[in-house]
Amino acid sequence: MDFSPNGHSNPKPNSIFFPENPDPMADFEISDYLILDAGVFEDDTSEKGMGVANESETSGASATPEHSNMQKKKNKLGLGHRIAFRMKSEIEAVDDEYKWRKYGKKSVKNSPNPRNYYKCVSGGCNVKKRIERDRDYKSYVITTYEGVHNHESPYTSYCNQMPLMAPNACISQPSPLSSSSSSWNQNIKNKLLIYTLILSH
DNA sequence: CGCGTTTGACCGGCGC
DNA sequence: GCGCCGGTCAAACGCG
Repeated sequence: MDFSPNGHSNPKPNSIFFPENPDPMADFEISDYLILDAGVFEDDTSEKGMGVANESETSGASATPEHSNMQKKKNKLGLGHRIAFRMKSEIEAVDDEYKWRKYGKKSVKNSPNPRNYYKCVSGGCNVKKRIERDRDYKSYVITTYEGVHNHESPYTSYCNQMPLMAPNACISQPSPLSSSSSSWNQNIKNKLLIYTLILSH
């Protein structure tokens, strides 16, 4: 990972690159998000429409040959979508209403912080997420989702049951399904759900 | 006892 | 071909 202020060259081609510094004064923020790979499910011959939308894009985050190879692999595995974002958080396992099972933990090179691997436990859903603490900004947590859920989260299905309320509007309401109800946690959860919706549409 | 986590082993890809 | 590295597996472990 290179989040350095002048890190316009991305030395680790397969790493995630967030173009801006986080604001150290913010209580929390999901400062950047990147859709690293999205929706490329064609066969291996199409390689152009690769490096996809990045809302906060100013530089970097380009598709590299490594990304292409990775994408091929992911396509074979049915994992076409990858989204990463960084948020300021004391805890690493932020509740996003999905149920995850931890299946691995690895220390990664050039980072003092371990990386945690999670799988969605819902049957047939092979979405994965990686969580690691930012090497340079230790109060920030980097979450990478890979794949698209083949089911709704308990929260969004709850929202969809409300006839007069659009899901996005529902998300701004406190979740009735979660016992942890601090506004801080709720705020993060809302952002995660919004990004999950962006990803799945 | 069941379920989720931990952790070392293992595997495949990639660069040299 | 070899070693490094990231990702995954699975047995052991711990907790409710």
